[in-house]
Amino acid sequence: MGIVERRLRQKEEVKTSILQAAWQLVLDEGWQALSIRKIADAIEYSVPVIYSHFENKDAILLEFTKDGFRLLNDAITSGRDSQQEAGLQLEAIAQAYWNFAFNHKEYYQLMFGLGIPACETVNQVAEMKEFSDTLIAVIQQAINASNTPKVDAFLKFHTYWSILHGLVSIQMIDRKTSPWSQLVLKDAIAGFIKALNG
Amino acid sequence: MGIVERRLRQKEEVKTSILQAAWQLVLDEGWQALSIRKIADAIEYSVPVIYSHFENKDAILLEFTKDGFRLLNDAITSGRDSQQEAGLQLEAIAQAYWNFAFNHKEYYQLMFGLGIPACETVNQVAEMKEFSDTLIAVIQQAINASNTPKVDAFLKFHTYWSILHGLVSIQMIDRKTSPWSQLVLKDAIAGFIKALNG
DNA sequence: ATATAAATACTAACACCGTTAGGGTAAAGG
DNA sequence: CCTTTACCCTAACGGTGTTAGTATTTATAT
Repeated sequence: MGIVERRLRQKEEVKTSILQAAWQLVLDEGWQALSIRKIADAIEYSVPVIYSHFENKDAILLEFTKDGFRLLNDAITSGRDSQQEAGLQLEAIAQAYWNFAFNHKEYYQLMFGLGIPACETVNQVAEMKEFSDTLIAVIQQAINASNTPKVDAFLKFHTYWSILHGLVSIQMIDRKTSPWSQLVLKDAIAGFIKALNG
Repeated sequence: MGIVERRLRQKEEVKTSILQAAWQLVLDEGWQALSIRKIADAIEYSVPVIYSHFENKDAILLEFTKDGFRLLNDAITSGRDSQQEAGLQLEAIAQAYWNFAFNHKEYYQLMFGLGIPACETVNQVAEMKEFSDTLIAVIQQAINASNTPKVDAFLKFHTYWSILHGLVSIQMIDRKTSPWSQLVLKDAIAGFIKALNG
């Protein structure tokens, strides 16, 4: 009897419909305007149904945060694979990171807004760890390729990521994507690579 | 007759008591937990009184944002004046910026959180413009002192600030101030100055 | 001194929000 | 056919920002 299977399947359908409706609302009105009641309205169920699929609102946002990291991870690995030399890879990744942030502002703001909901530290999100691991590996290669005193890849990762995140978030605060942005990006990354090569 | 003067003075007293009570609440419970009703409770007035002094809640937060920029401006000018050479000034300013961010987290999060409330762009806040002007001037000096092809100070300001802001905000997302922070700060600023000097 | 005008502060409401307790209904199992 | 279980809904609690309308106090003018 596939009754319980059907029920599980239907339950799963409702869960994905919650996520779909919620994300549509985020796209339409921004994630600050997302509310449980609006989601319930959209899926034509009552409010408590949502709480039988997610512990609370933060749990829903956490799903989107993970989705965001998966997209970002895809973007930076694509950027990496578009180049052979480690230095060029770092440039391509920087560009991919920047493009992701501005093509998916909602994701980026959720991921790096005011701390990830329901998590003590960002590193508790597996998708986040994958992100840093990927970058550290590329930076390690770049360090190995350089003929300078070896430095710590983790330190340099933090520097690299800080530059990228700073650029993006300041640009987002300003609300307008000025023509400066691209220049600043290239300038900052060039400086980083120059420092990496001694 | 000093009656209207007394009234104006009393009105001003209420206004400052609103701001004081609000800021105490921010310090105690974080600025996300700030509410008009709590302020009204603290100053022992009814809710609508607050709306006769501020157009809305965002207007109150905007006051704190300005206060924050004033403090930050003081901090970085102090940092600048503690050194003679422009490169050393940039290092001191970076340290001052970092100290400000972590000694006044509430201010920093308000200033650079999710965009300044009730403002189209940050640059509309005069205190913010003073901040960038100060930094641009120091960077211009550093460029003039260097014996390399001249670059645009505004571009370099954005790079410098992005690095600082990225460092600080990633560290804040992580919630824990790791021992890495100081190293990353010094590393990133050293890289910036190196790039500035060619 | 008293009536009028104005400034002030209040209560109460509106329209939301996240979250949950409790009851009714429909579906499954015996 | 009845019982039990799983599901879902209504309604509420306690909170939010904001405002309309009213009462009260204060100052002015008669």
